[in-house]
Amino acid sequence: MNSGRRQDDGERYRTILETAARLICERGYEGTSMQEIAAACRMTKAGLYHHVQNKEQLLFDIMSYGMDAFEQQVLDRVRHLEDPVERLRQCMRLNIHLVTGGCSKEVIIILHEHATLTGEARAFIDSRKKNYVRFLEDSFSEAVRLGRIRTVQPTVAAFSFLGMVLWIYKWFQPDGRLSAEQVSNEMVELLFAGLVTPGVAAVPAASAQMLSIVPPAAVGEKP
Amino acid sequence: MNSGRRQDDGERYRTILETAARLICERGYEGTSMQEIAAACRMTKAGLYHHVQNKEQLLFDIMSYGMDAFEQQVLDRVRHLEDPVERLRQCMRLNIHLVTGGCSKEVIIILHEHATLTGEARAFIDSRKKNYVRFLEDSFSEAVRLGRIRTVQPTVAAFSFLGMVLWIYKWFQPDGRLSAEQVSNEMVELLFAGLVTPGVAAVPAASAQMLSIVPPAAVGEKP
DNA sequence: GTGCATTTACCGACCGGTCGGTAGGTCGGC
DNA sequence: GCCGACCTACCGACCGGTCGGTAAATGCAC
Repeated sequence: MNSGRRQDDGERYRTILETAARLICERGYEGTSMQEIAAACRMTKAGLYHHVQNKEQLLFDIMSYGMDAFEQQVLDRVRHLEDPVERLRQCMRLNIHLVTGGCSKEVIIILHEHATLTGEARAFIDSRKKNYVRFLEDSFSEAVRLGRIRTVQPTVAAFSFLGMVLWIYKWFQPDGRLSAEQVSNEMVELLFAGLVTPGVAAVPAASAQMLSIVPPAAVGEKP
Repeated sequence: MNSGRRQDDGERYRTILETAARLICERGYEGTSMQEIAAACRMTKAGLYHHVQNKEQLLFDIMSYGMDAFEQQVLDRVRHLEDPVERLRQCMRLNIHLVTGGCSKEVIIILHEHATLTGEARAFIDSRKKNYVRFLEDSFSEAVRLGRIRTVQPTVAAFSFLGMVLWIYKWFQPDGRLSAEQVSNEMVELLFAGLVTPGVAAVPAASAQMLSIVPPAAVGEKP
């Protein structure tokens, strides 16, 4: 077979990002040297610098890579859901899955090294994070407006959601007493079981078009 | 002039810990050099090493100092509360107050540098943390047993509690749109309003001793 | 209270080692 | 013969930590 390594281009770079992410996730950004990263890639430091501009750019690329993974594995899969509560529930489930499945060290680096980048790079990543926060806030607001949940302050609700979910990386052990599924189910219930208004039943999937009868403002014109 | 201070003993060391904590909180443990810490204490590095054994011991002492502050400002003030729900509510309130009030950088270092220490020092701090987790688990368990809240998995409940509260250091701004009070009130409601069993009223403060008379099962095996 | 040994709190200079980063060269595939 | 991938060799700066030394404060015998 061809096995073509020739123009691996991005392919090679991606394995470097993943290798570096593994190390940085274990030892922290400042605690990991370019020497060590190079060695883990079975290269010398100078060899690594052929692919990488500098250390900070490497961190930025790791975070961007993690952000891509997050958006495609979580955000993009729940954005379309009509019912805001179901949207939030699914979102929590997927986000917990992302954080507990060990395959995404890049995401954990985004969470832990939240103040390591500076300048434009920091601002760029922060704006992508902010985008997620706004998505959650809007979903909570919409759920309140539709009477699906009782009144809550959307910002606090969003950050509570995030705290529960993103703190997991600090304590969860994949081979521990609790499975990821258990955590996921319990946590979703914990936040939403006491939040949903008993009077209004969950909107079945089929009733999506019913929502379009409600005045447009309620559906959610997002800026 | 005398310029006082002679035998401050522990006093001097404590100001060093606080100064070091401020810097490490801003730049991270690995990102802060002993040189910088010494300069912030208006000393040379050699002078600093007269007070400090080594860098890791310094971090350990900062964390221990933070743990003392936490236990005395949070744990010790709620341990005695009879009603487990009121205990958890108060605990959340005090813990949020500790994390939002900027006076305790040491606590934030404990949160952020959760994997920096190694060996015995790491194990020692971890056991003090674990103690808090167990306290929360036990309180949730007791609340369920008494029928004060609906059934939840105590470990997940405890870590959700912690996630909500401890994630705050990543996003809260003291001079931002939301006040610490608002966050506190909203967050307590968010977790407990949907958790408490409507059938069983909150135990008034005076009836604490009543609980020890009534057989546990009778207080609240919910319908 | 004075004289003196000791202790405390710090300093300048320096240690071996590692940091992020680079200049220039080698080598194999097209 | 050229280009990309990777190397050896090296840079100045800085790392955590230690050395011998010292000025001032303290404890104590008299």
